[in-house]
Amino acid sequence: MKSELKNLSKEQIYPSAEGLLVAVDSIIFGVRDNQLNVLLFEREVEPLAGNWSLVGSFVKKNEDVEKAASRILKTLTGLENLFMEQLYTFGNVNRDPGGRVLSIAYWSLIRIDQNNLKVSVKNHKAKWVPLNKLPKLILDHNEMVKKAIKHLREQARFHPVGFELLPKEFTLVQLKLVYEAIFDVRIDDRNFRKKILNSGLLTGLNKKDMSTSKKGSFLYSLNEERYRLLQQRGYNFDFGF
Amino acid sequence: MKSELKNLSKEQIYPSAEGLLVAVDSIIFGVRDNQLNVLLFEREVEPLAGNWSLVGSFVKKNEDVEKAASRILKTLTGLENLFMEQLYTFGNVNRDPGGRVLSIAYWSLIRIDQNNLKVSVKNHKAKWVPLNKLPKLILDHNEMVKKAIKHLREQARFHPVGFELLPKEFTLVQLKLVYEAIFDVRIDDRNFRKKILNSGLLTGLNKKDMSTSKKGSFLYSLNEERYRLLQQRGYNFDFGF
DNA sequence: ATATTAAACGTAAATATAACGTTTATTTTT
DNA sequence: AAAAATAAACGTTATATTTACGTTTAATAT
Repeated sequence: MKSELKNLSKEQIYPSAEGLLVAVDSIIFGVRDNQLNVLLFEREVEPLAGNWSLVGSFVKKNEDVEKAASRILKTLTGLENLFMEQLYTFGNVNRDPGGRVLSIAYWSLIRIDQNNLKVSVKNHKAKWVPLNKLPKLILDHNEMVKKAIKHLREQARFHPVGFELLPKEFTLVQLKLVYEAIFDVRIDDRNFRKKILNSGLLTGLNKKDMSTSKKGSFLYSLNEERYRLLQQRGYNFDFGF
Repeated sequence: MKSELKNLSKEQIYPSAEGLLVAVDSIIFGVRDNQLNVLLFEREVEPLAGNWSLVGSFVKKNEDVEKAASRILKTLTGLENLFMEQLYTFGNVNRDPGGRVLSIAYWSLIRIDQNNLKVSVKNHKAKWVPLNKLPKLILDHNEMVKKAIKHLREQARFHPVGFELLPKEFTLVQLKLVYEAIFDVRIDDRNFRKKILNSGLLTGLNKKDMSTSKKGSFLYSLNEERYRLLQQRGYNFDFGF
């Protein structure tokens, strides 16, 4: 049956349907200077060239939507297998004055450090911006970021996504800073430790990171199996706020 | 600027973009016979006429996506202000053999009772189906339902959405049956009571529903303000399972 | 009166959370 | 070599929540 249908144009099969333009946009989060940041770009194409925006692209006719979102991320960061999830589809008629364009927004978590942003990023005008210093973005992109933040916070509250913002090896101090950045609160050191160590998510590595103190602080890695379980089952990451 | 752009065709403004067909589909949940049910329809149009599916419709060129989803619900049930949220956009190239069609799925909660499904439903071939008796649906609709169930369970676990499946006045017994239906578990009666009454969500009405027992069971209504607060803040609706 | 039964009420142990104080390992300073 | 400094690690106690059960009550039916 599929092959039978393939030879018909869509207009014949769905005569009442009208084609719309479909884009994907990416909200990319990272933690820098103990603050949650978003990756922004200076738009290169008209209309609205020169303004700040999220990264995005049109979805090609023969391209899965998810693939389009991955393509953007890959092009931008050079990395694959980043944490990326669909956020929401923005579909108001007037959201883009340039035409009827839907945007399927995706959100990603990435650790800002080392050389993980490819040269291509440096060729674009890109910058990390802390949440409290977001400029006016084009179209409804501010709304997208707002929704993404809300979603990130909900996710991070009951699922172990916070770890996606850290390197493979990390200290409890770093982990706490990530959670403080996500929720924008101060967390009690001793309660944080207790709860995280109880979660079974960490594997102690019996070595120390000496870069931030005289005493040094123990390094841990994430127990992947436990991570998947808690991602699935849920776990409470409230820390007394 | 907007008026300037309005006179250009979208091809001039976004020359690289290709129009795709966009549909919305609705996963509508209700509780019947203490079981979570989904509302299914016999598809009337080709291709695949005669098969069971979710309700859906194409998004019109001058119609907000959310409006399209509301339109479907309204047409179907005659009710407005139902609980409805966007679930996920299904965007694989080959999800519909009839053409490149994206589908933006929405999920709804409705209480099955009285005459709340309009005549229009009765004219369509529609039926409520318990989750464990879902037939094969068209396209990727089974996947949509699966995702919606997962999402409903996550939502119901930390937000007070369960109440959307009940009438304005309800008993603790009914409420418990709703939660048992959603999570497909048995909940301890006494612990359920304690936790729900502690949540501040209920207003006692000092009258009884006598239809299910000699003793009768007290009726309650939902404290709307508290509902909104907990919808926002989150509240734990785990009941020891 | 007595039995019946769904609904309502109660308690105690175990676990988790919240709010604090103290000690340790290392480097820097004297 | 001892003392000071300090980030990191460890510990305690009160309160609240969760879990797992047992008991009583309000109405109808016998």
